[in-house]
Amino acid sequence: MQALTRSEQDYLKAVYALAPGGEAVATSRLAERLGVSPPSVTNMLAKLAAARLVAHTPRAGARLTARGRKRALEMVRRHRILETFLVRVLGLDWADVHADAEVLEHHISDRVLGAIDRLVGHPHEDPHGHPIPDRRGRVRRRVLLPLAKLGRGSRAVVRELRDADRPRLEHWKNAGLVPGAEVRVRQVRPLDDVFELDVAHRRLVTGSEGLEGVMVEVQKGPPRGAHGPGGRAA
Amino acid sequence: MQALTRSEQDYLKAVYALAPGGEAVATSRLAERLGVSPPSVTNMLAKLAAARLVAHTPRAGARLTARGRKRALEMVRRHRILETFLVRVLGLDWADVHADAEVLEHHISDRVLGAIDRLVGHPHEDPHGHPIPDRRGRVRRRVLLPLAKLGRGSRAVVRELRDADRPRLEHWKNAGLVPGAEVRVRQVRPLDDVFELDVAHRRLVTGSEGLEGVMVEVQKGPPRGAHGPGGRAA
DNA sequence: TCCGATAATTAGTCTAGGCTAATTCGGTCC
DNA sequence: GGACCGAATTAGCCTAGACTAATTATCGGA
Repeated sequence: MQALTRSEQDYLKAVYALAPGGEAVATSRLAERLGVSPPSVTNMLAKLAAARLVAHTPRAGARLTARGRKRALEMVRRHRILETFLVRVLGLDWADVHADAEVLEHHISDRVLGAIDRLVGHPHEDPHGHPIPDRRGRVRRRVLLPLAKLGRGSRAVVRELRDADRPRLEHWKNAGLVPGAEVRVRQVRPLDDVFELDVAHRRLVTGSEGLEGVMVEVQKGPPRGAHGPGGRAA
Repeated sequence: MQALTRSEQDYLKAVYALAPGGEAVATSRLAERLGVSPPSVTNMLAKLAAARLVAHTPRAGARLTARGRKRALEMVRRHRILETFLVRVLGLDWADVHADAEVLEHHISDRVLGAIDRLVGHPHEDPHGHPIPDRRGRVRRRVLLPLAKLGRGSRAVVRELRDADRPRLEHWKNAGLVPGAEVRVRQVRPLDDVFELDVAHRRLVTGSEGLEGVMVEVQKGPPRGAHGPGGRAA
């Protein structure tokens, strides 16, 4: 297991984040996500390809090899364990810990990571609801839908808040949209793009824009199908 | 407060470590301590001098400015708080945590450091007994002597184990030489370089070499003076 | 006073990982 | 089929912080 630089780790993580299923990712998308120029990406992809961590077909994008995927999942694991620790042990706000975890994930030794993992009880989910890969890189797969895709009458449980900026996470938290919260869709007005929800027994009215990134698990036996905007009848 | 790179922080720390009292430090000593070549040191000192963190008189060594000293003490504080955390919260072995703290001290945000400091109860000493500077950079000064300097009959309390390699710390720990332990000098045979000590009521026989770096606070009313190798009479 | 040993500095390279400017490729549209 | 457009790559540069080799300053002793 060859040591990777911080940049290399960041690139692998980015490829994984943009294509968790192993699809090819375009140079420009990586550049955008990492905040670097496209030539820098091409350059680093060449390096990672030489190390057999990605397969890079010029002008057709890059995809992770099995080894690259393993390393990427390792970083995801580190990140999520650290976030859990920062929230549960240090008492930091979960809307706030991303940046710290982002730095620390590259610099914590396996020994310290192991001790932290033990301390927080080997969690399977981080504070935003994201699953934590195990040491072998296996991720529990879940069937999640964007909350905005639910139809009227659906019941669901919030499972993940996909990384977003701090104010948005803060907003969701205030609205009660936290992992584990129960949600019921009261009304959907597609033309107005307005959703009326009950979140933990409180009424929330919002546009679909405000729900972007809230992923839910649909509860069995909703009155209507979970897909599509749904009709008007109860 | 201008951000410093990791290397800059390391150089400042090294200057402080080699001259806590503010004396000038030779290029070669810094090179040796940091494991870099002397030209690298000259180079970095020029940079730090430009930032007014050290005063560098060519061929006469470098000394910290007030600002440089403040930054150095900040790193010392970070390091020691982290070591305390790694031992007390994560349960790692105190002979073992130096390297981890050495890396993390550069990458932990003030927010996380503050939370860790709170969690461990704002300690004044790290696990090796070193005093932890407060936020304003003040260090509690103590009067410490090397254990090997004590005369026969002296009583003292172990206060610090100055950074050494892991096996040596491990050895001291096994011998009971830990911060807070009481020591009584039973016999000193300067010609043989042999010390016989009672450490926490257990007998320890060792050469002065094996005591290098063990710093103690002498207890009031020892039968003989604490300085010098001492005579042969009780 | 001058000489030599030793420490320090200067000069010039190297690597990682960025950047901009210029070029090339591949797909789309006429 | 050819021209064009945008994305990607190549070419060339920059900075931090290392390095080695060459040069210079300083200090102690004869």
